[in-house]
Amino acid sequence: MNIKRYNHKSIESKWQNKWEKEQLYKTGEDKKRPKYYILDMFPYPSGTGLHVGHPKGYIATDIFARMKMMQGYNVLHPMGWDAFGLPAENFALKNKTHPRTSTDKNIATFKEQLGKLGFSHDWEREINTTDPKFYKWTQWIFLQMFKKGLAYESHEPIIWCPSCKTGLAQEDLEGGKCERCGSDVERRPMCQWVLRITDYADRMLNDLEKLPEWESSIKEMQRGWIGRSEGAEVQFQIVNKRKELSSEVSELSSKEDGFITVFTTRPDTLFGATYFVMAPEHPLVTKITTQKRKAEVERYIRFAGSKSELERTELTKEKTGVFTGSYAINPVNGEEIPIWIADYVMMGYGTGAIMAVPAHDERDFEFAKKYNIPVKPVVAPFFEANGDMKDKVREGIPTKKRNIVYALVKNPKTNQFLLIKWPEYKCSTYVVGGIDEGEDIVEAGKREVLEETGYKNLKFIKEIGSEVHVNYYATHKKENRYAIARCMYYELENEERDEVSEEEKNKHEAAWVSEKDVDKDMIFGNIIHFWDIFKKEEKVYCENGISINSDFLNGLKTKEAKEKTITWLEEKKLGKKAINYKLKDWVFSRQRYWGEPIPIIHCEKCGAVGVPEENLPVKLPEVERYEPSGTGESPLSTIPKWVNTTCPKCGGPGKRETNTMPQWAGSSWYYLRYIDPENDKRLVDKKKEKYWSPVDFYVGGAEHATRHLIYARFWHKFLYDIGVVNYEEPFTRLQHVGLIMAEDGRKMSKRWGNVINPDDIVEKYGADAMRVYEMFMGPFSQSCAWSTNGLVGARKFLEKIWNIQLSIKNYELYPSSEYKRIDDNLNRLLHKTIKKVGEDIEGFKLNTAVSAMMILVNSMEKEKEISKEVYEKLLLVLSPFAPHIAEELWGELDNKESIFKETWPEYDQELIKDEKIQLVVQINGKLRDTIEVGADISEDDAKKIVLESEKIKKWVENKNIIKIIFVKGRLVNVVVR
RNA sequence: GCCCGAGUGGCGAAAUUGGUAUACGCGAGAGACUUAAAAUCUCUUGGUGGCAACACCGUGCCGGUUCGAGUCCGGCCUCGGGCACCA
Repeated sequence: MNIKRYNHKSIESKWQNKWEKEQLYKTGEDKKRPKYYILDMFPYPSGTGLHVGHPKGYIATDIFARMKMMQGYNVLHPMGWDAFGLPAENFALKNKTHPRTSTDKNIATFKEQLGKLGFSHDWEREINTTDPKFYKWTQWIFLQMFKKGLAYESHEPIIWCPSCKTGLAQEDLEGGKCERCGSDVERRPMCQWVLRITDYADRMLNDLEKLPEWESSIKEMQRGWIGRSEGAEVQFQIVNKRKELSSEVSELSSKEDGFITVFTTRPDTLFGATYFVMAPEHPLVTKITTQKRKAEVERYIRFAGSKSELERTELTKEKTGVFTGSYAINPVNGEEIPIWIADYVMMGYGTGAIMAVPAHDERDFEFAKKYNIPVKPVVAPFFEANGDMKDKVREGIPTKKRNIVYALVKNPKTNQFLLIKWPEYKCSTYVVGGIDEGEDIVEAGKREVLEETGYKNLKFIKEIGSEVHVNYYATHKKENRYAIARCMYYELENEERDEVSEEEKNKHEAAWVSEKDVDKDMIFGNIIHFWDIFKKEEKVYCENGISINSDFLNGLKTKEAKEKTITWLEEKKLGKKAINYKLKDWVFSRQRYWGEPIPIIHCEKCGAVGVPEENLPVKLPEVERYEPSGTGESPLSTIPKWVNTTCPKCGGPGKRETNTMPQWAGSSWYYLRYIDPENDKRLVDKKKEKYWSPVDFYVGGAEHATRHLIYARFWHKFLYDIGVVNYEEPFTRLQHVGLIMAEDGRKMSKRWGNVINPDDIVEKYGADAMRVYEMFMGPFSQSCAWSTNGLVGARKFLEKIWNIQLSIKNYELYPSSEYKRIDDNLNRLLHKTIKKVGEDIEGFKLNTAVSAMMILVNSMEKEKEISKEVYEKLLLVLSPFAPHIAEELWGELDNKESIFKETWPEYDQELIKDEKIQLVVQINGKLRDTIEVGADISEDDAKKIVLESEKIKKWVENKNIIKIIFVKGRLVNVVVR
């Protein structure tokens, strides 16, 4: 047979045209077939076009879609454009063209580039967020939210980017700067539309558990972003201690005004609050500041306000603050604690005011240290022996309470520490003993050191940490103990020493050890705890424990203490259980041109009125200048003809809302529109939605883990609530795509001049080679550097497949059963490959799918003759990866229909089993031999063969065989000694 | 600082989840064909020692569990990603 050379160019364009002409990818509802909706995150059509990294995800979904299609699924695999947003607008400003013009041009470029890669998208369902027929429904969703009170106008100061000249949402920041342009952002008081996403916070959080096919890292990010924390709100009454100044706080004399609420996740530490802090922006700051402190407080507020958002959150920065002159009454004990202003407290979280508990919060501790505010421990670390330890508390025995002292002694001359070694327990501790009734703890420590080790002259230095509670079983006394332990630190003045009693000597011995060995033999958590504090000089204990110094909470574990405090506060009406989120309501107004107009009319009489649905879409008008004014006015406000309208409610004069929606609006629901793209009566037909939804598989960049995917889930749940969609979650399975970096390891960017254009690759090596290579590079979700050398490998693989056409036997002369015999080995490998490729595509392990095909092809290449059957099945599994060459070769074998109308090959269960295996023989776990045996060899036979092997005899000789381990179909391990 | 993820040849990476470590590809070296080169094909390619059979070492580091650990446990180190004064 004479074959042509593999010419990718003619093949690829030929089949692309043919597939389009034959509408191979046209999708419709078909109740008879199971549906599969596979979706890519639609691209933003930028002016620079695609680089080779962009299509990686599309290639993968295309492979998946084609396989599903061949497996008999009705596959929806659409594509569209997320085309609103700042880049198009900035480009328009610079080049004096309408954003529409550049957007359309970019879309055309993208579409052409994607077309060359041979994707199976159904272009009849193409959508474009900037198309009025599309954004009509974006506006419609907004109106429904407005009707339900989920879209509201807010006058709270918002984040403002002075360079982009627009307000931003919290999510639009990256490291405290504008994520688009990197500018420092400001806070600006402005009226804007806000979406009440926090109403959905709990549902979004809880429903993450209903998404087992989402990557856990992305779910984790969403959890972090929602940032739910449970705690309490507590009311502190504001007073002024000094009577003579009381008139200054007279404004607060009425009961309601006299309280400030704080949020805390640790209500159990309320007794440890030693001061109170308010954010500089807190509205009550000016009211509670005394005349005397006024100047200083105002200076501080100006200082804090002048800092950028970034400077303020700089963690390394030292804490600053200023005393207001007023005091707050701690509701649990009536203590008056000073009120400070400090910018480490943020107005945006909780209530903008906190109770500060320096003993149990690192930030409060740092602040208290700087300003000499007392630190009062109210939680004792708690240790309980657990597991199989001997000293585990035993049930049915009374517990004795004891005060004990640990004495940590250092010899400053040698820098060694005095420890007690307990041979019976194989561990060491500090000197330890009980405190007698009424005895001074420092003296008790000295006494114990003398009794146990004989050292007489100690100088007390300081206490290490504070009290620690331990619950254990005292084996020598046969009783349970609850010990309240404190640790005293001494230094040896001299080495003068008394003789130690025989009794003490028998129990344990004293030893001096260097600092690095102190914790070597320590097994008790409480002892190690003190040592950690000693080493780090750390005094803040932020974990759970047992409440102390806390009146009615004393002795309770943190969890119970929290509950009891909340109950107490609720009874006294001084606080309540509360939940807080990091997630903020979504600031939804942008003062820019290229976005969906917000469909609201402002009327003096009726306020904000929604545009009647029949008047949608509110089309984006033509303007002279797209330039944002910078004053917070949108460019749309410069068109009186458009702005001035009538109020739909009262018919009086009305003004249109001139702000537009953020770029994320359209992408929050676009996937629904693919289902029913032409419908002008509804956003989506409910029956069609029921058929296609939810999206079975969604593939896209991890950078959208918290924004797009949170917004989309929020809108979807809202649409579910108002009955537009049938399912509560939009995306069943989610997979993120790893970036393709440039050959130099950096991101591909015009800036570095390292961009590789897919057009060039397609031209030179072909779309099929590029598709195969990008899948072969590495694990799909991992980022990986591009290598043109690697691409050549993929191309060679395709050439091999092309060339082995020559080895196909004249299939008309032989019955296919005959091949089965001849090609038995190949056939087995083929069936294994079919299995592996199918499973790997399903699991999105596309790199190993390619490698499995390579192994098969290498093996086929070695054969002089191969059967048509084997070759055809190879083409079938190859076809999703390299559709053009597979289709071409399929046609060469006289097939009249497209390979994609063929069904996905099944593998033969019998053929994937090995008849013979290489039995691994180990001696003591080390490989010593492999023996070829039948796959189903029995344990006894295997052992017999192994022990007869010459190689093994050598190892077993003169040794005792302890046991022989047999793993069926795998190995025999002989344990000898 | 906190929460994820990862560390395997010269490089991209495999490893049926505890059972032959380095499949597949790239690169490199040697050879064949050729006047020559490219292309193609064949062989070699973790390290050390040895003529060899073979032996020892080897999956970031230290320790543990196990007949057996890249895989599990404990403690570090390094690199990516996310969050970051969130009370």
